[in-house]
Amino acid sequence: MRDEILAYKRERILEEAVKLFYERGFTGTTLDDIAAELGVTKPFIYTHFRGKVELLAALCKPTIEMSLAAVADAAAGTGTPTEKLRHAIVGFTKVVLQRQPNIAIYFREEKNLAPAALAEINVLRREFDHVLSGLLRDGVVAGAFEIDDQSLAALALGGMISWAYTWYRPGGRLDIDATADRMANLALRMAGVRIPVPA
Amino acid sequence: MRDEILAYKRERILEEAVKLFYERGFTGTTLDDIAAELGVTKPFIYTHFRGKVELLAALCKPTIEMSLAAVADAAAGTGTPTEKLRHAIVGFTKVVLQRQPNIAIYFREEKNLAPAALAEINVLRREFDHVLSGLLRDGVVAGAFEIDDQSLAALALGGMISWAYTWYRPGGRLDIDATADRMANLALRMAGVRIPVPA
DNA sequence: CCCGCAGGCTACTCGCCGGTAGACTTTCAA
DNA sequence: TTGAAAGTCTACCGGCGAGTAGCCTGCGGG
Repeated sequence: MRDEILAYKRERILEEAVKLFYERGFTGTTLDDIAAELGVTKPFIYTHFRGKVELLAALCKPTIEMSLAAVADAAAGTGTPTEKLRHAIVGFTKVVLQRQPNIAIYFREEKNLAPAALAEINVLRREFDHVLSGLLRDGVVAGAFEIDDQSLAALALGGMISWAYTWYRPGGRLDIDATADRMANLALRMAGVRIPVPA
Repeated sequence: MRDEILAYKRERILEEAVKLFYERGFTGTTLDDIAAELGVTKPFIYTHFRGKVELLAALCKPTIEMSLAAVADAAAGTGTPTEKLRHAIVGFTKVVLQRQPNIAIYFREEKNLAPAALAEINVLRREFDHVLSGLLRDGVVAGAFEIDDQSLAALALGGMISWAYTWYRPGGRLDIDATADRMANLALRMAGVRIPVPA
């Protein structure tokens, strides 16, 4: 009970911080702004976080972990390389779109992270690229894909999806599931798998 | 002569600003830092730029203009849709890689631009997406491409290339021309054009 | 009923940095 | 040789915002 309330307060702070950092940028947002939005005052935030940069790290890291988990789960699962790649892209796209503000903040404000936090996240990102290009390589070896440079293709795929943080808006033309599905089609085609255009 | 020297000084300020903004971020860089790097003092910068945000706009806008020009030139040129798309992607990729720090700064520091400058750049970006998806649509109409959602494909292509600002490093495995060429192959494949894998 | 304490607030400090006023120096023209 | 103007520097201001010290209040236990 005690802990749940504590966790809830923490969550609320993070929520509001995400909203404001996303809209105004990290340096464009003051702790007083966040506190005001919550109806409290600045020292309240300090009872839950060491400071502004820790807040930033707490917003970014779990989201990057979710991105890695999405592709790692797909790669570790069963199925043909084509199925695995589709799962990986669909899962990753969903993370990006569901946590779009967090992703946007991370890419924009990376430079403001504490060196230690940045290093931890960089490990996750390298692992992400590694898993994704490994997945492509397996598909090539199995004869399912046709890619001459799997590393570059992994970066291209990662970029094509990550980029969605710049243009996706909830309530837009396509919802999250539809976007993820179409992104997966584009990805499979880029990997050299023939996908018939839906009638 | 007078003007050339003036333009040169301006250029040098911009050069150093790009370097520092890229490494430390916009708010993480002071005008004193830039001046020190140039071996001058802060007021010197004010004889060439109105202030820090104008410096930022001067770094970003021409680069976005170059990106638009690359795809617009390709679209306006002659050739089959496939050739046009290849030219567009090769040209755009080269701009991104040659002006990588500027692109990185723009995407990271967009929020720090003056509203007027941001609006001008947004016009260019909309035009960019419009030209690119038009190019894809023409290819579909001509039967050269096979894409069911040209708008989404244009965003995916734009992202896949733009993203290179996050991973490209001069002197890495692939040089600019090689990267641009391979990106174009991936793009054409995504557009549904069959490209044989080089032997 | 009173005590103690936890959780939050009021009210500060302090360093940083964008921007500026005005002095100084160098150059060139008359 | 001198006057003026262009170009740059020294020295400052003022605001802003992260972080903190210490007070206040309401609630649960004795």
